[in-house]
Amino acid sequence: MISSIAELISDRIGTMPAGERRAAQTLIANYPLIGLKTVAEFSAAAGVSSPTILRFVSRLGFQNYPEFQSALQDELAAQLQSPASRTLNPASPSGAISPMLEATLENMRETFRHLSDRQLADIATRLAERRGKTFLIGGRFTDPLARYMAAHLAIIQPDVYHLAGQESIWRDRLIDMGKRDVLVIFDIRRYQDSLVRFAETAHQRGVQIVLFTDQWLSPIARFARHVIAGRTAVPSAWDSSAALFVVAETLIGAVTRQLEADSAKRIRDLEGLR
Amino acid sequence: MISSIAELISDRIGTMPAGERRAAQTLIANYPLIGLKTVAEFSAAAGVSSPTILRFVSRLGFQNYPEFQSALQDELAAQLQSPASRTLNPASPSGAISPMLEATLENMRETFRHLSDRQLADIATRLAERRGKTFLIGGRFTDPLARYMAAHLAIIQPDVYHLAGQESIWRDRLIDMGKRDVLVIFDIRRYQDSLVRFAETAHQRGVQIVLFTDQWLSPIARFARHVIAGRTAVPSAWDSSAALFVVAETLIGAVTRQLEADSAKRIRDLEGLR
DNA sequence: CAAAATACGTAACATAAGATACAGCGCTCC
DNA sequence: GGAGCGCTGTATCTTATGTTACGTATTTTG
Repeated sequence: MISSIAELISDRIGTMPAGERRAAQTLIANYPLIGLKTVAEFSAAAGVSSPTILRFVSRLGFQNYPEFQSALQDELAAQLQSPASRTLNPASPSGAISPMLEATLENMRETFRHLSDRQLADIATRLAERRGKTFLIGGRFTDPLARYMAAHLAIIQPDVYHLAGQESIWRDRLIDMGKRDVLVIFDIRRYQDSLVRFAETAHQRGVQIVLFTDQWLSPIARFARHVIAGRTAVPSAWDSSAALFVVAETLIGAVTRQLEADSAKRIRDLEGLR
Repeated sequence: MISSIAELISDRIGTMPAGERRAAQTLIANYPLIGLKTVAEFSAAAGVSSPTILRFVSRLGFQNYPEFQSALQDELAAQLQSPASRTLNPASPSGAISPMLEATLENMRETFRHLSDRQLADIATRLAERRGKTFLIGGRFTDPLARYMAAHLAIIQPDVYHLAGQESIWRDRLIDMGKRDVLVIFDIRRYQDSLVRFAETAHQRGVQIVLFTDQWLSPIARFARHVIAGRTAVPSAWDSSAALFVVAETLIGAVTRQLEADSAKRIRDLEGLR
């Protein structure tokens, strides 16, 4: 069974004429990046002419050069996204640790790899500067994350509201939202229409939206000021929100730190109320 | 110092207009492959027009799109050749974020090290065997975890209830609970008296308790049939529930697998109801 | 050794990709 | 509330990329 283009090549390289073989060798040697460049560059690197490259590609079974490039890109995408290719990583202790945990840990690393300190700091600052109100809402499975975040933020600053209950209830809250306010939305597949509509209206009212979503980006990303794309794929029937959860905790921590002085006093006051 | 295009983007994303920011977010979420595709594909994925993509690229300092693509390819080439460089964003130790992530990951490993597959399997089996009802409840910060778990379990089996609202409300629900039922409680420091009392009464009625708590063990552990102790310490003002969250997800997955046949049908039926 | 077949490169072509000009729109700031 | 600025998309243009046709070179075979 042939699963990668590299295998396909080594399978057929024996039957190729000299020029195409040079093309094949060049591609294998710089796999797969040479194949993503133009035909002219590829041919120059291999020391053959452009048509030879095209004949080579065609011999591999591709209709045209772009199709060949797409295949390479898909392969690369799979490699970059799945931790499978990194199982060589000696840090992962063998044994009966569930693949679920491994995938989750990898999701978190991957999520944070695509997330700069700067970006998180910007969002934290936005949440910490107390110009307006902060609203949080989530989808079917992610609403608990919104609640979790709201539960913490509400302690360190005023005017934090979790939007819960029926759609009509939180839709009506739009009336209270304006330019100075921030709306934090959690939305992963399958994206909920009601949330998208809600986000759109809020956006029109000038509300700044912070979106927690998966790597495929909820349509709400269109309206969002900040987008956090977390990895959700795990070997389970369900998607995992764990990576987003950790990002949320990280943000909570960052906001708390920024509000250090204020929040310390506020927390003391709250304690006093008990 | 800026070493990668991803960093360059997160550095300037703050100064970008909305459309270009969407381009940036899309690229980061699918880094770097979207950038290797054509302008048209990139723009479609980001939901903006081609010129916006080109302006975005130009703002990053590239003369034209091919030059931008070459830079991405060079970066990718370097990454593919030395897997070592694929470690975490090397520029992050400065921020207070990386330690947070590291601690969280370590918490999870540690949590699972003290958790045998057998134990998880037992709990999953208990939750899967449909003899009685399943109730879930949590404390101030952990109730969202209870909700999260309830949201999933309720889909794959009947008689799953999250206990919410005022104490008096869920206290009254005790009347419905008996030997055949399971109560899942989330309780970490500072342990809530109300929850402890609730657990005690439930225990007296013969309810089997599954407790999610921290490494210091909530007093509820006295009454619990199964105890899951997660690590919660992170360099932050707050404790982290992330490890417990991951255990919860793992359990959800395990229960779903055990109910495979039943739940598949049930999920299909639910889809039909939409 | 000769003749045919195959392979390869040059050069012309067509097409699809990136770049640009411009107009409409929304936003911000007086 | 109005004027100005800046951002965005449509439509057009230009470039360069992939493709193909064809002639020459090379190898193979009878």
